[in-house]
Amino acid sequence: MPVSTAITLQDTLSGEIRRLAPLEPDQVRIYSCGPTVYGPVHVGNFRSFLFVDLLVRYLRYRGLRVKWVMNVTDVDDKIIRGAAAAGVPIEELTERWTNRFLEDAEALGMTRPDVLPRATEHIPQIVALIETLIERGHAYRTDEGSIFFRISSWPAYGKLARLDPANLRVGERVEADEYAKDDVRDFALWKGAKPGEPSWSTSIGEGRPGWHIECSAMSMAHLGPSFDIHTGGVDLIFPHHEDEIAQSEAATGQPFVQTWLHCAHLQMDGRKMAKSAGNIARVAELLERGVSARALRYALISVHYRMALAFSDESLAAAGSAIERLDTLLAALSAYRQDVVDEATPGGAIEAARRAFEEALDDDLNISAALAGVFDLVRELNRRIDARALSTADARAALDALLDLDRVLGVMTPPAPSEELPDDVAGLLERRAAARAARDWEASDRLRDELAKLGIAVEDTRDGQRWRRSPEAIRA
RNA sequence: GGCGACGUGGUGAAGUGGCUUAACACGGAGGUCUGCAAAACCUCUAUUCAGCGGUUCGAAUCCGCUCGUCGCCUCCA
Repeated sequence: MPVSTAITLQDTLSGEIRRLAPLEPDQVRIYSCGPTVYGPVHVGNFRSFLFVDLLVRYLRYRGLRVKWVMNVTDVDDKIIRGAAAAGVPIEELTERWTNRFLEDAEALGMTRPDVLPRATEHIPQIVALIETLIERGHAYRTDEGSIFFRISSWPAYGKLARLDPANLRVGERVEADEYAKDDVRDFALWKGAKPGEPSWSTSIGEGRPGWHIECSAMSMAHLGPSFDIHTGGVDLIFPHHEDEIAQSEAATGQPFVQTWLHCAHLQMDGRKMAKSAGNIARVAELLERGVSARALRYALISVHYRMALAFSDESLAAAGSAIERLDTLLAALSAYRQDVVDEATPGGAIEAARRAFEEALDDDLNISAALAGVFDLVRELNRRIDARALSTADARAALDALLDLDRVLGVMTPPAPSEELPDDVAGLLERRAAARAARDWEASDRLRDELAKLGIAVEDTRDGQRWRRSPEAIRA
């Protein structure tokens, strides 16, 4: 029997908000539609990946085991065109952009998925799935060797997207004569080989997989015919996920996915961020401009996943300031020394924050409310630091608690131990402390400027001088 | 044309029937502390939740209509 967790999520298919009850106890299986590696992934794409990252981190924080699979689409029309245009082999193009994707993901603190399957490495599974669909009468072959899924054979088609198949506005931009189909709404499972295109010689003929089939084949290969959560951007609801459900359930006769999670679009200048619209921002370019990766991450995760999120220079700057507030507190807690008896009260504040944080995230990943809980604690701790109403041990416990919550958020910077400082910085800090002891303000200020140039911000407090790495510039 | 989501302060945004004359963050104004600076803290910054009607003892929260914005129906995270 599935064991129900405290975590609730809204399923796109049913529209219901339900408790997560993993099919296998203590093992949540998640599949996410990942990038098509024909070019750089933009930050809108990353929003949909980071919302899953947040989910995965939270499930693990809650003690659940998670298997997270994210596909990499490495064969499709755009890749073929892109490679041809660049005059390079397809593998070279996809390798380059897969690596770039992984670098960007790492910079953003995205948890590495447990499996990153590639379509080209799953041709046998794709072929087997298509064979089953043909056997069961859900797919048919055309004269030029392509194979299509017959939508009329699947009555539930359209349920996820809440679309009536009869009302689909088909054919507007479909190259109707590219592949002959019985019904224009039928979608390709397998595309017959064409000159100049990559193809595989298989039992179902010479050709390459269609787009939707790879996700069915790879999710089932790595997670089984039924699994817990499938994610993507709202733009994938139709046709991609609709088609996945049809072909998967038609082939296995089993329910494909327990819970569908879809992330709303990132908006820039009031419209969906999309390459075709030309309003995109890329991770590497933002970082080159001096945007902090953590600020970018914060900006992308700090709004509920089902709400459209406005992305702008202002949102990045606000995110940067919020993160600086967190880092400043961590540094202050780390430097804090006060010889008083441990108080029970900070423990209460910490526990209250943790409760608020968990209750919020349990509620369909209400990240805004969870962050409010964190910042309530931040204010309380700052108050106590000002009032010297913490013991050294209390400060240590508060620091640990914040870093523990950050296992989910991934936006804080743990204060670096002094021994990790380069010698020149450590020397400057020592000289400045000495100058201050001697009340030599001129030397003290000069040393502060020098440290600033090395990226170290120094502040003077009752605990002596306190340093932290300078906040990365939000804009160059 | 069909389907859906959303509309809360200067900005982002939580709250979906009474605890809220509305959390939290960013920004702004004033103050405290400080050699200076920075940080932090304190006070202020929406009698109001797109508009209009209705239901209710009571609504930002439920219902209806209107207006507006965005998305999907086509490659797309």
